[in-house]
Amino acid sequence: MTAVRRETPRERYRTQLRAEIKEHAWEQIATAGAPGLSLNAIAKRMGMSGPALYRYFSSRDELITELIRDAYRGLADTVRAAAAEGADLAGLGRTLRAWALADPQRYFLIYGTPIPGYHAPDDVTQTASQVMECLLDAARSLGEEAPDDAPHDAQDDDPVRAHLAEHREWAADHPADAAALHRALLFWTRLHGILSLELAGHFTGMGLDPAELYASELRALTR
Amino acid sequence: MTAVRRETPRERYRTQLRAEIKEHAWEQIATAGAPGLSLNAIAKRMGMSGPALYRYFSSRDELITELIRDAYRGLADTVRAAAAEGADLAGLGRTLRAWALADPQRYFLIYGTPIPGYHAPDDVTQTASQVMECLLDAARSLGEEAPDDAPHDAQDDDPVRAHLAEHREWAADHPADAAALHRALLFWTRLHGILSLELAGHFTGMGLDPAELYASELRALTR
DNA sequence: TCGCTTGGTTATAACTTCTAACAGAAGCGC
DNA sequence: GCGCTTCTGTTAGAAGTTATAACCAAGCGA
Repeated sequence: MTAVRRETPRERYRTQLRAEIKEHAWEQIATAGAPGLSLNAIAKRMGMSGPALYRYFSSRDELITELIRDAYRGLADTVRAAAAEGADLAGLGRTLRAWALADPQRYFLIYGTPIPGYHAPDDVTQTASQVMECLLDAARSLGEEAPDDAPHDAQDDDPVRAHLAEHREWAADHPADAAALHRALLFWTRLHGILSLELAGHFTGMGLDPAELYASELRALTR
Repeated sequence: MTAVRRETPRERYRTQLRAEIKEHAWEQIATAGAPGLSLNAIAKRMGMSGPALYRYFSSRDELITELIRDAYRGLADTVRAAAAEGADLAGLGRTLRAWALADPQRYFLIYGTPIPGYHAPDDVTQTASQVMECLLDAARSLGEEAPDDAPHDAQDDDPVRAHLAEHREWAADHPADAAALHRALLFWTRLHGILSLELAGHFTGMGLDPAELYASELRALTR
């Protein structure tokens, strides 16, 4: 293996301060959203003057990109952890909701309004595909358990099944059949639909409990 | 009726210029998103100096609020127009998608990442409920046509039905049963799920066609 | 024609991101 | 231990932004 070069004090300090900056950034984002994030404000709160932060992040965009990266990684980690502890697709759904509710703006950093010019770096799309892999695993094992007698939510003869069978680049070489692909995809889009509307407050004032709707969709998806 | 006071030239000019400002604002939003909207830039493009715009919009927030209002109204108008021309729930789904694809940032102005502090004024929530009313109408007439022999996508015995039957404030006094309420709600959340992911570019690179998935969900919803 | 209202202007304050130039401290090689 | 280099912080400043204040001119009504 490569020599375990001891981390120099400077490197330690550097990574520690970067982490501290990100901590403050998350606070700001949680209270004012991503566009309200100000490097100057962070610097002042940390007791140092503006431009000092540029020693640690070359630009505001780089900081935000790093936060997006962390958000993706955090999501992938929690989903993977839940799967490792034996959670099935329903469990992953509950895990996802809990993660989203814990910090809505963090969720929106991933799935919210995109900045027209911005393109996510390769590694985050890679992390995103790791999440999808967990979903595919869960969807596949669910399909095996409930053979075929239970009435599926999505029709087996739906034309989209054929489309998915021929367009499965996103599933890489995952050994899931078209039905599992379909299920994982619907899991993603349907739950995101409810979650994003709930987190954006579109259910407030309607008088219904989004948790009920979410649980209902989850039941339909794991039937 | 109240006397039809002839619009003074000044008023004409004022409303015309407000409209022109909004035109430029929409252009900016389409290319740089809502946070990239700059009053100064608009003013310069219109050949006048910055603070002049403050005669027409008291703040940047007021301009954005007005744009949100217009977006809601536009959506409500197109949905209502489609319904008036006899579109069923499936037709409304296609109309919604076309409207969203025509200007993604306009869609996100309504359904995208919320600004933590911001609260929409009453009239826009009212406009939003008008859209929901169209959906409820369509869901209800669909439920009448296909009585009960067709297998519903969502189970009739789902606990959420009971919840909806008891929490129907959002449906006001609309004469739709719990099944129709459920259907309209799923229409909203499921289609929004696909749409927002598609508009944010989360399907790019996956190799599948979101239109296929959208159509499939729409079939399931109108079955 | 007089005068008020309205629409534009410039100047300015208080922010923002970000660069440049500089000062001091920390660490490394000798 | 000494000196050099690198790194980390500083202040100054450029170019933006929103927004207010003060002022001027033109339009419109009485």
